[in-house]
Amino acid sequence: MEAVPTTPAKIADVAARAGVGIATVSRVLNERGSVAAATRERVLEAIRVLEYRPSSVAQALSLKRTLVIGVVLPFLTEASPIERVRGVVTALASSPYDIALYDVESADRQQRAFRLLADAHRTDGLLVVSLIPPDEEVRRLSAGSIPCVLIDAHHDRLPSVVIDDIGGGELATRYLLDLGHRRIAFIGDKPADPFRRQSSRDRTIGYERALTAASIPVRRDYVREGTQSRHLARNIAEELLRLPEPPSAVFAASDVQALGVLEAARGLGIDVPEQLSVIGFDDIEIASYVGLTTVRQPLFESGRRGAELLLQALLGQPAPVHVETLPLDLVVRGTTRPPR
Amino acid sequence: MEAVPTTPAKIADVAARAGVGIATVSRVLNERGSVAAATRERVLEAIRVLEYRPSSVAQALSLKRTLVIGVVLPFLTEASPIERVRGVVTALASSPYDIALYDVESADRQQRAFRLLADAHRTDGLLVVSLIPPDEEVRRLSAGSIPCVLIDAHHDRLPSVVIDDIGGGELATRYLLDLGHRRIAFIGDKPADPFRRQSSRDRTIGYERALTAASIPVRRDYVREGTQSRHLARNIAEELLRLPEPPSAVFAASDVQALGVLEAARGLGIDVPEQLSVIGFDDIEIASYVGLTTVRQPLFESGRRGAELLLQALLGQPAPVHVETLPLDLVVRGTTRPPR
DNA sequence: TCCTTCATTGGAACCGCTTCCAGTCGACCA
DNA sequence: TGGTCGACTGGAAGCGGTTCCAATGAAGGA
Repeated sequence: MEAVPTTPAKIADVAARAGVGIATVSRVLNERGSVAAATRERVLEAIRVLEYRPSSVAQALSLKRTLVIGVVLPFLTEASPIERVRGVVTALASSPYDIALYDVESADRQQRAFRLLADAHRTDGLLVVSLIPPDEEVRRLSAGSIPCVLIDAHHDRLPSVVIDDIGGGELATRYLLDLGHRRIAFIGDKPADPFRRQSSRDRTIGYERALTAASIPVRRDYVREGTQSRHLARNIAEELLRLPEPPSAVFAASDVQALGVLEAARGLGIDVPEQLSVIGFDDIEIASYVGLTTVRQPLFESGRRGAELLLQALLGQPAPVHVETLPLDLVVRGTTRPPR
Repeated sequence: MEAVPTTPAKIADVAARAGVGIATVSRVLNERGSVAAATRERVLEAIRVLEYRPSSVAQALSLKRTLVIGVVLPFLTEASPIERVRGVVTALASSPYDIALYDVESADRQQRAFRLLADAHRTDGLLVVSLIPPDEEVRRLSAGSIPCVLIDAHHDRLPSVVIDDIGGGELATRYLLDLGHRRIAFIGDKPADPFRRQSSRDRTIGYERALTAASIPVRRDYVREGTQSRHLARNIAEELLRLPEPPSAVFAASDVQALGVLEAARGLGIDVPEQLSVIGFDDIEIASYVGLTTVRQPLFESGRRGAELLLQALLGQPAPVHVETLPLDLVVRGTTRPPR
């Protein structure tokens, strides 16, 4: 029985105990260079006895890499970023990299986060979710040569994994059109900080495009970009449904908002899908539970794929600065049907 | 215009440019010791020009602290751990600490995670969520004197933030009893790895206690500990509802399982709450949407509180090794009522 | 048998920052 | 006016690893 060491063993302790130099211990540790079998054994024994583990901080300083990947994302609150993080976690699970999480709720904190990450060499690579890093920070990143992949965002000089939000907006709207709807309203996010990716905005564009393609004029009073919350979406939906000429279908830029629409309809005694069709976007878990028709985007997959690209870059095969677009699926459930 | 430096500035570069010693730069940086105003200005100017940021890795090595807090948790998949992490993130947002995330899906990976954290000095402190660290790892942690707080778990030698699961089980069951129900079934998790906290098990105990206190025998066929998933819960609920003498109420150990019960009832044409009362546990977001009666536990708060305790310990006021029990609330919504 | 080659090995420099320990020097006190 | 004090300042020693480079010695080739 060895006495419990009061302080954790360092490499010099191991070297001393094994009667070798520290360089040799390091060689054994990293399986680099050649070490005589007998020597190796003695070193391993010393390591075991002393319960030695190399300090990752010291390694990081010496090797100039931290084995940490930073994940910057807004609003851990919401369901979709979480799902993306899950993908990231999964992809990184079998890699040697740890994950450092940076939740930013404001442009201000985003600045701080990027500054931290690009400058302080805390991380070897960066995954940025649904955020558009300022040019200045992109410059810093590439100056520090720390690779960065965007997920659900786009920048000229960075590889990214995205979906086609415009196409998705068209997909949803066209589906409603194909069902025969002509009075189709849209509920989306209100324009947020400029640093946040505006997927909702693009979906609006897709919506308008589909209508235009079908020669249906876009009605101002049918397009409501005012909220992200279910609660507010509900209020907005109520307004829409009380219009002299209410829509027969609503396309919500997110499932969360679509849930608000469903609540509004329920509250007003309007039957879905009999009197009103509702389609969402994202396909979060709740959607399948309530039977919401929606456009499914591969959230988990986006995180996984982004992490993969980053790992590649870290391995020295820098991902080309290109945009990888993930496919969307129309998931038809019970909240849509042809108008009466 | 300065030429863009090919390599990030280090403290020596700043010192050289300002014409001072590195010690002085460090003093300015950390506002420690005394530096003449004029000197300080020159240093700050050099820092600005060179866009210098101290390397946190080097600082960590020198100071023996990393400013990183590790969060170990199982199954990022589930809603409740996420909500807890949100609380942690919030509490740590205004602190200088970063968050490193360790998702463990198996006892094996848990071992690895703890080993990593306790030995490699990657983190200054640890938050463990819904996991029971093995004694061996607890020993390592205290040997390395890195503070650790458990959230939703318990260990003799570590401070922790928990809820009273037994009490919660009683609360839910007693509520159903008070409504007049006598045939009350229970659906819970199947026993998992020993390293995972078994909150479901305790809720079962509470359930049994409440029944016993009301002099109602616990029926074997009414207690089903078999799943965590909604899907399986649905199957189990269907079996229950098809019994010759079906329960008039079901207490599910989690909201997710309660949703499965609701689906089962819907599928069998059994009206909730008219013919069947259902109560869940947790109060996840979806619960309010579907109007599920449930026992609310402060998930977000648990994370926040755990992080606070850890910060205190990090500040040198080690939290006493005690258990902090957070309050539970009965949230009555639309899925419960007296039996016919 | 002498020289070259190569497997092994240890020493020391370096990664970038903090801080102890002296050393300088002008100001103030007796 | 000499001495003491204290504000400033710089050098150098770590922190705990990795790795270049030189040294050692035995084996293989001529």
